[in-house]
Amino acid sequence: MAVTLADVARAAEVSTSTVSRALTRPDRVDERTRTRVLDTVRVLGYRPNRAARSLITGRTGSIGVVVPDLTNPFFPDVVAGIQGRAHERALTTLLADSGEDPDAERDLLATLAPQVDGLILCGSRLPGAELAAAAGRSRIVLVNRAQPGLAAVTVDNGGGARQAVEHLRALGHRRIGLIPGPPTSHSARQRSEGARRAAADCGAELVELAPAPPTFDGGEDAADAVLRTGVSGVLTYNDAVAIGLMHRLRGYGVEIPAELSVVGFDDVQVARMACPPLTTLRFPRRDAGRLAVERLLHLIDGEPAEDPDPLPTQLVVRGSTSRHR
Amino acid sequence: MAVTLADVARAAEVSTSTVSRALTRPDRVDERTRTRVLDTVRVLGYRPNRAARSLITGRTGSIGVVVPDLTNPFFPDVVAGIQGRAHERALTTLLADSGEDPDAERDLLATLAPQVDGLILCGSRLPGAELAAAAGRSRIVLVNRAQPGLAAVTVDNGGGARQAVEHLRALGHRRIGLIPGPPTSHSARQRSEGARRAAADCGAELVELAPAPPTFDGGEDAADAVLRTGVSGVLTYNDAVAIGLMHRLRGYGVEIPAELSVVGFDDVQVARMACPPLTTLRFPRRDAGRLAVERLLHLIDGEPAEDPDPLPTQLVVRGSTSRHR
DNA sequence: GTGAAAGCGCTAACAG
DNA sequence: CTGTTAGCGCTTTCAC
Repeated sequence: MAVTLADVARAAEVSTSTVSRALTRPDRVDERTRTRVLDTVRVLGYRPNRAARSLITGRTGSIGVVVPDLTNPFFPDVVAGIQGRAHERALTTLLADSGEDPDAERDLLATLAPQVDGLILCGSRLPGAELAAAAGRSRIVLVNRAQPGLAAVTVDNGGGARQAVEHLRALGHRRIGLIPGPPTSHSARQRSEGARRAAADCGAELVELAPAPPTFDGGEDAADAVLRTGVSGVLTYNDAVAIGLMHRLRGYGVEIPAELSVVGFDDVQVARMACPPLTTLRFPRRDAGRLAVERLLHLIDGEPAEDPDPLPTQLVVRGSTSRHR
Repeated sequence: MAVTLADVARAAEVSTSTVSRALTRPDRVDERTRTRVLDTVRVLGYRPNRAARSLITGRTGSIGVVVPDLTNPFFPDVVAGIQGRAHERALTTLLADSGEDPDAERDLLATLAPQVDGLILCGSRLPGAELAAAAGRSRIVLVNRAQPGLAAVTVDNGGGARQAVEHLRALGHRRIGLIPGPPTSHSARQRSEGARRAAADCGAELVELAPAPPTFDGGEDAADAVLRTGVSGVLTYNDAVAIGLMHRLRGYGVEIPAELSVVGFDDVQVARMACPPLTTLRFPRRDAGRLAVERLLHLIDGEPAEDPDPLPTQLVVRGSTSRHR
């Protein structure tokens, strides 16, 4: 029923191979035949059958993307970057959500891998060894997660945490609380580590609290602990935690930033909608997505391509931080 | 390099057709040969080549999903529902974001359609005629958008708006403002219409403002207009608008809900994080997604399937509404 | 119940 | 520069 290559060939009075070439290797075809073929293609409304093409080339023309949680406003931006670039490169994206569950992620990886030319794994929760193994079977690019030997687009998490601590220190805060993220998260560990080093360097005392789930609820539940430590400034793993924390604290009647300064991480959309608007760290999420596609294309073409520098983070100062006292 | 059907056939000492049958029509194969084949499949780690299968069956085993804006926290939940159900049905999802741009949506539709067995269009911005035409070429299910003759999963938007108005009226508000959504949006029109009817029915005066972009910024920009009308309660097209509005108003020193009650729509995650927490309307977004997949599968199997009832909306009362005066 | 044979629509050598 | 010839890996008649 659909128009096939053979139909075009017949109509243009050439062989199927010529039509195929005119479409995939225009330079290998005489200009006059080429235009004739291309015209018939247009007239007949021919659309190549991707399955047939894949079958022979081994390429699918799509890439797979796995994110831990689409509901986390962090990821849609990365995805937007990925899809934008992929679209420009005439690639389709298969997007899947692992729900932050390593088992689900493994499963998705297995089902996606054979259907795509390569995979972009955002904030993967899989153990390094498993990632390395998977990378042997398919082309993989990591986002916001590093693994020796694997291609990755990373963020300067440590540097961001440093900026946060220095900012608080500059405002006069000496004792600074830290609500770390999930210990399984690579970026969480980097952020904590960066904060630790920065505190040591600038003469602040870092009070590390228990790790919290990286969510609004996680932040709410951490409020009591923060209060107990008596710190005057606190840095959280991400914005969701910061906002949950502020929310609960406001309920307690704690004035922010007068009594406590709060710094988030990621600058998700809601950061500026919070009350008070949240001081946080921003990095170019869309660019991260675009870059990841670029890296993946390199991998697919078998080019070497060294890992680029981590993407820079930038402090965005809003109303949730102020001078101590 | 990969294990093929022929490899399995050789190892199990049967023909390729038997292997194929054992996999796709287990009942048409003798039990003993079947287990033997299935065992070899497992041992060899055989995975059917989807391209080859598609080429012959005409099915791709995937469905396409188009949303207007992944960044809008409304959609990830719907998508989660879709992906969950699709996964259970062994379908892969191709997810794309149209950026609320009808041209982009048209484009996506064209590229996605040939690669999938069917499409789920969430809150499509395309004109009805175009949708109808597209539905002629591919199987399509609409979500939160209705179009005569097309399969759809809808939400009781009108009923939701009615609940909002009645809630405000019950609290003593007589003059109620309405910030409508984009006129191109089907759900926006339904919500406005529902509010109008409810106001007429319960003796409230509905003051309709100019439509706002369905975003935080749109809400902020509508603040002046709301103030000018002097209404004591206001209903917005969605939560983002409500939160933007409250944000700006707080900046003006307006007390919410003491001076103005605000009701949103959708109950996105940030609704409860807003200050004050937002009274809003909730409906089962995940279920909407799951249902959409179900409907699509019916379509694909050529079953008739009548349209189900709109999904019910439910008022969630929080701190942004209170008694008038 | 099982196998042989014939393609699905396309690309990629290989000759000419 | 173009056509001929083989398949890619799988499903599906059609005989047996």
